Amino acid sequence: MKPAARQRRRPQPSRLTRDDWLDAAFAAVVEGGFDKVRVLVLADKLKVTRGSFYWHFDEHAELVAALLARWREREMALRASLESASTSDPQADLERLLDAALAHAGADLENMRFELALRGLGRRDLDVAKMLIEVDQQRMALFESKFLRLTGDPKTAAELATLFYLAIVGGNQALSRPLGPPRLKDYLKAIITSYLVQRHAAPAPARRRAAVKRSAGR
Amino acid sequence: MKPAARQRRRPQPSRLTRDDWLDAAFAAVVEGGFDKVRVLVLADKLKVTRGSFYWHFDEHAELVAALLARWREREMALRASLESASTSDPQADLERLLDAALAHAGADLENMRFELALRGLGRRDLDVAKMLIEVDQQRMALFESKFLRLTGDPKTAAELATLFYLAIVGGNQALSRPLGPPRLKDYLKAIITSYLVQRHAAPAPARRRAAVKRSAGR
DNA sequence: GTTCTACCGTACACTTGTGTATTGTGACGA
DNA sequence: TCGTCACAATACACAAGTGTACGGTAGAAC
Repeated sequence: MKPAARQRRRPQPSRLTRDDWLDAAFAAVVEGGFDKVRVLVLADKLKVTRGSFYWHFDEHAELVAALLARWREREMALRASLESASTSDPQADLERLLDAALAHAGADLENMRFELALRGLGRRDLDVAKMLIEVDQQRMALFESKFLRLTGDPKTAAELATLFYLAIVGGNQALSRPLGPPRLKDYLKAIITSYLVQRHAAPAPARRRAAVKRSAGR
Repeated sequence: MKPAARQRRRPQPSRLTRDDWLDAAFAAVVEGGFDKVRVLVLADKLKVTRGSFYWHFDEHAELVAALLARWREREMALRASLESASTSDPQADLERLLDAALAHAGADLENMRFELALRGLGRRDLDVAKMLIEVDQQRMALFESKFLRLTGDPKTAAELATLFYLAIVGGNQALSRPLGPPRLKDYLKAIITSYLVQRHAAPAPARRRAAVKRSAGR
């Protein structure tokens, strides 16, 4: 019934792999949510019949589960790479994080839409909800650590991290274009500087901006 | 085919009205999103057959359209009531607005989940997207006006209004419970006060809190 | 007390979707 | 060249959903 661990003679063109189905499912989620992941429809787009699908997967649910697992792995890898990237300049670090979180074009847009669909699913599926809570907490912890280095005060750091992270989530959500990422990013940066300038007497190093390279992915 | 404007002999119990169907559809959206609004399922819950539905509505799409229209009207009414409620104390006004926006229990929770589902729909339906953009802009304008009275500076007001409104949207979204409304509200208030205290020398009136009555509805 | 009518039930035709069982088939290895 | 194996097509059974046409009924109105 299943491939079983055997010597893989790599799939030639026109033959599909498990990942091809996952990609198709991903695309379906991006444009219509998880309810639009239908085996029949995916098969049409892939120009095959459902016979192919039921070779690679036992059932529809397995496809969704695999899709979630793949997202989770990628998410953890991304987080690891963001965590390890830490320079001596706290504010530059934070801005890098914002840049990564507020990407809004290309493949990042797809990832964003996928995540939104995922949150939608999380409202009906307890396991998905748990996964999202975990991810949210990890991300916020990252923000919090950056803010802690900036402000020194744990309480303020927690407040700002929450505020900013949730604003980003909300910005993606309402990206319907009242104030999506482009302006939101400037707003956030402006608030950080003005907030911090006042809090510590330490004046912000006049307009650091050139050095911020758009870190890849998300 | 349609009721036609005639003398309405009000519906007796056990006979359904158009609004009953809308209520059922609303409930379905709340717990499963718009994709779960199925005539058959609603009929089951209402203990009638689909014959009833096709009396009150021409087709499935009309149900959804009517549901959207009803939400829009209620939303506009709510906004009007919030706009007219303006006291002499700007900070109290703002806190009232936050209270209203961050409600998180009872009927408000249903409204929140409905709105989230609506945003999901807005990603596939252009008309819905437009409606949401409009609503978001109106709400943010409200926030902006409050912040303007507080800070005096239009630029800062725009920044803060955006940040706070999006954080609220994000808070609803991620309410999966990392940091939902209860703590978020305190965070927002704390940030407002600390931010404003620094900006103007004007010290915040020591802990105003009792006077903030939980304004009804959302 | 009959009639009207607003509302509901019933039955049919059609579509889209899942899942299973079985049969093809083309590329590679022996 | 012949079989094997990985993958795909076909065909069937079933479920759930939409619309439509029409028949049934209880209560208000006359």
